[in-house]
Amino acid sequence: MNESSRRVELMQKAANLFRKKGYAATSIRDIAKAMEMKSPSLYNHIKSKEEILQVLLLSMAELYVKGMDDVMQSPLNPIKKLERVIADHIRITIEHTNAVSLIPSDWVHLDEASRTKFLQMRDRYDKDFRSILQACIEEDYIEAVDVEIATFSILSTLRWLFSWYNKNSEINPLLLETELIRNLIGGLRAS
Amino acid sequence: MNESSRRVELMQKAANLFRKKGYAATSIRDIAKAMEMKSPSLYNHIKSKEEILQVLLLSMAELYVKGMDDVMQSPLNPIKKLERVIADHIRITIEHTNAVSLIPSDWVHLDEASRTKFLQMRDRYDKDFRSILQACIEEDYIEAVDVEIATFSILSTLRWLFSWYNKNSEINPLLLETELIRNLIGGLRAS
DNA sequence: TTTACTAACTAGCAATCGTTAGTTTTGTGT
DNA sequence: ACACAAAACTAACGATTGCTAGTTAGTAAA
Repeated sequence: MNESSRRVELMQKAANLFRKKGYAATSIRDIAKAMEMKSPSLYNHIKSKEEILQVLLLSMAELYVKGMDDVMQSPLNPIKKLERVIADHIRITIEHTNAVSLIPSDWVHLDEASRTKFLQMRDRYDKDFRSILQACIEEDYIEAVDVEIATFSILSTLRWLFSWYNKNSEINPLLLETELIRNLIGGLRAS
Repeated sequence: MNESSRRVELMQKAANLFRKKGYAATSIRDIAKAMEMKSPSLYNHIKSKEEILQVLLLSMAELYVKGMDDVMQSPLNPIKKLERVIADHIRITIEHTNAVSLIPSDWVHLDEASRTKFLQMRDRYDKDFRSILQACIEEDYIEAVDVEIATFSILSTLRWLFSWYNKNSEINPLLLETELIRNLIGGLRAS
């Protein structure tokens, strides 16, 4: 795999621009300007504009799936698994905010093959998440809620995190983690 | 305000395309094809491509803010206000799924003036939401959580709803509402 | 019947798009 | 000092972009 430092820099700069303007509205010339070079020079490092998006989105998807695999294979009880998945999500978002921000919308711009690959990983992640939640219910850790709706609800919060993180980036990641786990699992209502 | 039926149809068709491909990647010619006309004819109904996005986004923002204003002026206790805001959010998402789906990402393509207007309404909505949550805490309806994080958490779920709704559109909106209110406010953990 | 208006059309422009071809510069190991 | 490869450059192509100009058919009021 070609991962020269200049190429990595290009990917990061592109991710930053894609985040601010969207993939389609960001031109090759915009990226070149950020790299302080002329646009044709980019093609010494990449093979197409879409390849940038592929690398960014698929590497993030692999990161999530990899983390989920580790959790699934661990001997933790389901509620601990849930907490670890949430913690992983927060960590990845903080470490790769720009690339993560592309996940919700810009996968539509992938070509057929990459889009399929991406969506398969996403589906697999969702499926694993539901199964953890299901196990939590069966072992009486949480109430017998609708698993579909609860999964959607939690994953929405986690997937939206990027949009909120930079505005409040002075926040302590650990506080964010404990507070989110409490809200998402424990709820808000006073007991 | 010019709201001829053909113009309304154009707005709906455009919203549908913007949702599927994103605003920047949808061309005027794409919209014309969906309307079964040639692209210059569109300009008998609109003044620019961006005007379409303005109308879609600002009308949605006004809908949300209007609903929030009604709730804020009502004599309900804060927990009931919270429930009504959630219910309103779900209803608007179901009734205007395509336009709502543009809110998270495509506001960046508005020009300076519209973007400011849009973001002001969004900020105002968020501020009202936080104040309701704050009142819930002060009147001991919910635990003393971090209001910022809890607001973000709930609004994320509500704002992501559109992406999930069409996949599961056979679901009973009322079930969705009660289940979401329970998850978001009450939490999942068994008591 | 004339007049005015709406909403469609054809033709095409200037700008920008992603990308390629061919060339020169730069840096590195011998 | 020299050879070679990596990485930059200039020039430009064909396609597509949002949009304008000018025209025409249909409709309704005067």
